[in-house]
Amino acid sequence: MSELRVRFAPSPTGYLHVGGARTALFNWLLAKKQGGTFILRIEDTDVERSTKESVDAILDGMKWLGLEWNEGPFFQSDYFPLYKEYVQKLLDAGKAYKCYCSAEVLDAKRELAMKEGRKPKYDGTCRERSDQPEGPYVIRFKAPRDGATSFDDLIKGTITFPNEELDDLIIQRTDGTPTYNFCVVIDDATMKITTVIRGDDHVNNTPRQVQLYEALGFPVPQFAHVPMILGSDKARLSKRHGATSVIAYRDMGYLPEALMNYLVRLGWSCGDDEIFSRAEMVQKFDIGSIGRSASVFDPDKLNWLNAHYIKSCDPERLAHLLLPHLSSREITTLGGPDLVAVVKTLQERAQTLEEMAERAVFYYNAPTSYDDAALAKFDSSHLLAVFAAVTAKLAAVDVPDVSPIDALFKVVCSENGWKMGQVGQPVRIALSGGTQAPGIAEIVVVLGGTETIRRIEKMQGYLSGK
RNA sequence: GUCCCCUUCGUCUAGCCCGGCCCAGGACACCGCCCUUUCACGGCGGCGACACCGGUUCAAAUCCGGUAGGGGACGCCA
Repeated sequence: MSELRVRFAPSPTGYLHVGGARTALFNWLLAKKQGGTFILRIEDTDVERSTKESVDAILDGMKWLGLEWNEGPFFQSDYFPLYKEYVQKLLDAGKAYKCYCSAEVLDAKRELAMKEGRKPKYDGTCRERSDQPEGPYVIRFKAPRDGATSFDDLIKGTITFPNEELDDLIIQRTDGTPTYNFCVVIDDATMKITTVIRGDDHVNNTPRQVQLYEALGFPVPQFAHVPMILGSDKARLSKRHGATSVIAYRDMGYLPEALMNYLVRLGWSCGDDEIFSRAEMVQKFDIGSIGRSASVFDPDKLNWLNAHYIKSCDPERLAHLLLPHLSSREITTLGGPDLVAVVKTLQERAQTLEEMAERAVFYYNAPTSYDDAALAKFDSSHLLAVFAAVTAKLAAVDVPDVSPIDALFKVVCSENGWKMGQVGQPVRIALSGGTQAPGIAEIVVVLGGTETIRRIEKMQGYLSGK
């Protein structure tokens, strides 16, 4: 184990979204690569908005992706006494003070500042006051007013903020609970986090946190701020761009390794490589190769990766993963063709498990209607002749394998002077109802001789009834 | 508005630190051709970008300055 300690610290106010998942992934990758420790911490200091459901949803998402953590989950709500202790330390050291300004007054001042084009920040009304009036108060950190605070970001380089831009932030609310910026510092310090990898939207918080580390006498960790993920319109990714929840991608039929691969390549690269197994991404990951700019989430590329992983997936596992997508269509595989065999015929032609399930339906439910437009390309005497010839041949053989069936169709063609298209397509429609399906011999083998003949006969009946 | 960050094909990106190998490479998407009993897969090819303006230099995507555009933050949310 190396000294490296990283953490993923989501707030449980919703599910695990792709942005969070990518941040978690980068943390996990670095820990794995360096043999460090990956800690999961739930930031639930906002008791109002935090829910148990969200905690579970986040944990589910991480488990599905295989982002296993070494320590935690820790809940900030369990550490309120600890935070209090440090607030008191700051108070005792004269590095924090009580502020009696009401939220209303503060809001009004903020609004006014905005309107006048000034940066809205606390004006320091209570900073030097010595009286101790009755009434509610918050506790503010007494931030340095001159100079500048800077840090070396592993991704963005040195970032410097003039201290006059930073105001005295509230570290404890009126109700006595600590605030986020304070808790993170205490937690990251006490958990001995060495590298903080988090979203870009936190860079503005970082200088305040650095000041807090220094005031508390803690070593300042390294920071790495990863750029945001945007929607196709370049606005921050949100629900209106489509699914953002990791679990939603599972439900839409994406493989976890596909999402992982997509996410790792979003904002990070290793030469021209596109496909990364877990082991490869761990081995090749390098925090310095994370790009500095935001990236747009591209569902098309995710689809491509998913198709790739479906193609190379073990059919047994795929069949297992496909089950829920089948049952949501009220399809039972009992008494029908072997699902693994079905999956093998569909692997090359599906981008998601949902799509695969849709394409698998006909194997279990014989078509109840046919693609008449496709049928209309042949006249019915031809169709009837084809079906008669095919069933005659089929009835006489076993259907053990694809190649004899292919041969059988070739014989039917040559004996009657037909082209493959004139035979295959009608049979395909009879068996699947439509024109988009696996190879005809594959279908016949999976369905079996008896069922194949039954379906062709059904089609013959349909034709003569017209 | 103020501060911080960012800017290579439609998208993800390589190259940038250590200028010439880059009239910029790969991938997704798109288009075409081939394969083919359908749909796909696959193969081959095409389209397509250094935000802009100045400067430094024999030479700039790469260095410097400015401009524009985009994003983020500005909460007793995290």
